[in-house]
Amino acid sequence: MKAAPAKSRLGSRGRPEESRAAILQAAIQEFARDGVAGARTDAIARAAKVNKALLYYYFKDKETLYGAALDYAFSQLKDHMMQILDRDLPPGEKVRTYVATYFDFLADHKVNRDLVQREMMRAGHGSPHLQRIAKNYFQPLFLRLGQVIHAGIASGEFRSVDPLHFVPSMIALVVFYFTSAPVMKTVTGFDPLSPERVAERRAAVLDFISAALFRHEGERR
Amino acid sequence: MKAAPAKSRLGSRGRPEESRAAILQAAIQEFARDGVAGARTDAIARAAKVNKALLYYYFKDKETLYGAALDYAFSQLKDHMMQILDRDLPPGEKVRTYVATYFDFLADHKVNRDLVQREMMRAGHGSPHLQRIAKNYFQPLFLRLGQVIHAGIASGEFRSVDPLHFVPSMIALVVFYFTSAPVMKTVTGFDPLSPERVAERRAAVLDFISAALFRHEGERR
DNA sequence: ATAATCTAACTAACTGGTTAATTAACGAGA
DNA sequence: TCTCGTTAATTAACCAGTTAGTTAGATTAT
Repeated sequence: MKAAPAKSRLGSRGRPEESRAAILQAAIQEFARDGVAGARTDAIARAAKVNKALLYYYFKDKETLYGAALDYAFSQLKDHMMQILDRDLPPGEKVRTYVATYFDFLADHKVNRDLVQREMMRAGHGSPHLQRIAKNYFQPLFLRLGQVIHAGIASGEFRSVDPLHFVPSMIALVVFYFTSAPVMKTVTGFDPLSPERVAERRAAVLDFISAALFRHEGERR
Repeated sequence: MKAAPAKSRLGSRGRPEESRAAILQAAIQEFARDGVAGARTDAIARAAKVNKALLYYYFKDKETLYGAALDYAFSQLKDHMMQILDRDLPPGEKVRTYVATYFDFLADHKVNRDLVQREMMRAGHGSPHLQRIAKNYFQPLFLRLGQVIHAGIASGEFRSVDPLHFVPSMIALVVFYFTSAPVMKTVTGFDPLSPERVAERRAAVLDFISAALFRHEGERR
């Protein structure tokens, strides 16, 4: 049953899984806050309450640790969203549920969204993780979403939008609100991240997307 | 008449304005590519073909130089967009022109959009430039855009959207496409930044926004 | 005893920033 | 117009603090 030896990870073999996990979580936090270039390995070690050399015991180098942080964040996001896509729902409901769920996920996972956003920026200037991330996490979601939209168009429920543009547009509406929140707070004086504003935004996004996606009465094609 | 002494900035007083400008432009490039944390002052000096000490002659420190880079990029953007807002156009045309112009500007100014995006991320974790940037550049644009939208609603041309959400949504649709381009290229296999795709996206964004903004026949309110 | 886990102390390279000296444009006086 | 001191512009060399990564040894479960 391997009873947990209380606390004190001191000494050795005091639960390696836990040490590795602590490092990974600390890394996620630091990388999300400061980026790969800005994050400090010393700070990660300190936050994980572990000697810095242990980072290099579990991970080859900073870049590899960053890659592991990305995998954690992206697979968490993918798993969460795939659940929605697996549901048996009509296209319109599925898209709306997807957007709502994605919105809620980002609202609740600041670290995740920061990390993802940071990596998207880095991808533009050559990230060694781009290929892996895109293929493993984004592509599956993107393909499935594309199918849903095509189904909606075929059934006449949707306008004949191009998924290649519509999908990024949906994501943009959700993601960008959080990205721009600090600036918007200064500009407007209101806190865009307060529960009320977030709820409002959720509704606005769904409204915006619905207006752009669903066919209106008397519309051609 | 001060005839330009050909080249050779060597020696001294070989046109200070030019040195300063060279440093600033180099800084903009480097900061856009690598962020504040990732950019190297040595690299900036090298790119500007200037001794590193000269950076500190014209700018207090790295952070100040970064601030100057931000001011350059943001004011360039603001000036460009204000021209549109100053035109005498009906609300619908003005919004569409604004979005199209913004889109074209970002398509043509990769460095600018990278710098802006990076600063938005940084704002979330306390940037010393946030206040200034928000007040000087974003707020004026935001207020003017809000007025245009209110006018469109009042005239019955627009649905009664909330500018506080609609404006960020518009910006999101334009900005995010470029942010996600590298990832989308890997996911889809197509290059989202090819002239044809960019033109397509421009049309898609205008379509998306129009569909969400303009009132449709037989709509309540 | 052995091998996995973990740490204190160290290092080599890098990085932002400084210093002291050098160069040349400018202007005042001879 | 020539000369020379003053001052802005510019640089080579340097420095102290930081940073990713290493090493050699300690700890402990089995």
